[in-house]
Amino acid sequence: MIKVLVVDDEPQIARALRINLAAHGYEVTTAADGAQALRAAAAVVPDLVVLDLGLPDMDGSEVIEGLRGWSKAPILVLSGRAASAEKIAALDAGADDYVTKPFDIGELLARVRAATRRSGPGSDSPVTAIGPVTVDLAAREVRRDGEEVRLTPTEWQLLEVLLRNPGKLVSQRELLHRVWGPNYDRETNYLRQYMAQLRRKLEADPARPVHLLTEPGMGYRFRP
Amino acid sequence: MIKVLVVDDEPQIARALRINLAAHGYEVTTAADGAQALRAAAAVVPDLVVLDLGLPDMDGSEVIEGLRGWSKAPILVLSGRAASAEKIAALDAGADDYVTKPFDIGELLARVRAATRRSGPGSDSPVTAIGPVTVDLAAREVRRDGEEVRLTPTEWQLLEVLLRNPGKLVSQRELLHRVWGPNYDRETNYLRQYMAQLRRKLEADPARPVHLLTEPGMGYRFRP
DNA sequence: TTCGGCCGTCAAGAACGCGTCAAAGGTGAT
DNA sequence: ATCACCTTTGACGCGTTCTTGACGGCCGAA
Repeated sequence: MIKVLVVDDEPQIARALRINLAAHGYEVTTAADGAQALRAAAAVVPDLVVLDLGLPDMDGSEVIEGLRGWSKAPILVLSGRAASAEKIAALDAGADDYVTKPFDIGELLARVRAATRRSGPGSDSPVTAIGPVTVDLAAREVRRDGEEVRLTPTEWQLLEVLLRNPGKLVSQRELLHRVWGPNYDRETNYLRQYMAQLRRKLEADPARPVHLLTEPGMGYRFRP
Repeated sequence: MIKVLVVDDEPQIARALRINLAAHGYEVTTAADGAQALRAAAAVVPDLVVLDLGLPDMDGSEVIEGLRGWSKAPILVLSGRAASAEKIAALDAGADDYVTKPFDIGELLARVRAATRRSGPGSDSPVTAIGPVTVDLAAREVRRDGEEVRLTPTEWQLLEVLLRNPGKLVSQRELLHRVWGPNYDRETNYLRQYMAQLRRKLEADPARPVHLLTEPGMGYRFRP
């Protein structure tokens, strides 16, 4: 979850920002003045800062410089002042964007998206472990004792449905629908065929599966 | 020297921007419409793009998406339209900043500084090694045993998408979308054609690729 | 015990996808 | 206008994958 620090001394604005950001999936922390802001930033290490200039205790540039001393998180400045000199000073102090009040909340969110997009995409892919086998769904990669294992497209789809419902029983009907399409209801022989292939490739002992289990008459289950 | 591409169909504005940017030490290229802009961008590989919306030949979002297909350079949008919807559309299409005309030249320069500041020092050596071949995505340069290898624009785009997802499988659909545009879904023959060309130019044994791999029925993968 | 349903396995032809070659459009440069 | 280069298309052989059918084993029900 992307963490945003909102710094504003006006409670209504801080509250409005918090609600809107939270509604769009951000984790929001708020601070009401510069000192709080710097302390909160050190504590939560935000991915982005929305900073209102005109705080009661510090000058805006001071806050920006305080943050920039150790953080590279984008800083989006809010301000009632529209004068170019103010904007230039804030941007050159280290801010990434400058929005004048009153502002459109949709535009602000778009600017937040633009700012997080740049620094956002860190490459970490979630891997699932199945005994001696690791499955990386994002990279579409399966390794068995370090060796690469190749799966066919149909095998991938079937495995993905099961892995996305860990521990849960998935009915044959649902598996058929999600892999072969809504017109396939009774072709359980397909499932038998491909489950056998998956077990051969993934299970230590394909005849005695430990993770890809059959629930007779119901469906299949992936046990982590 | 930081290279800036200025795209504007109004000669006065383009000229004013060129002069001001050049006076502050930037290397400036200009383009008067969308098609020229994309061609110029492919030729000079700018570090930043200043883009006027409302070009005569293309929609602004198209130009942004055309650039974003292969470039991560910051895009600073200029526009006469102050409506929030316009701003949101441009920012979500991939722009980094949005300034409404008339604008203060000092503020624009500050925003240019802010945009280049983050992408400047942060960009680590983007040289990728593929066996006997080195690829420099930023400089658009490929060397094979020291010899320079020429790639066509389409080959670059395709290679770049793959290299930016090292180890990850990229579906043929995504490749087609990012290289040819969202209307291309089923033209997998394009991929076959260009992957073959890339392998001829980059792989030691094009018939037995080691780094540019095919995942039958799914897509392609770059293995470092 | 016998029977029927369900599952795992095997084996085949059909269908599909990929690499490759060749050639026709397009576009900018000379 | 000609030329060179790049892109777009079409077609073919081949290997892999999918589909389909059949058989035997296991288990619960009659």
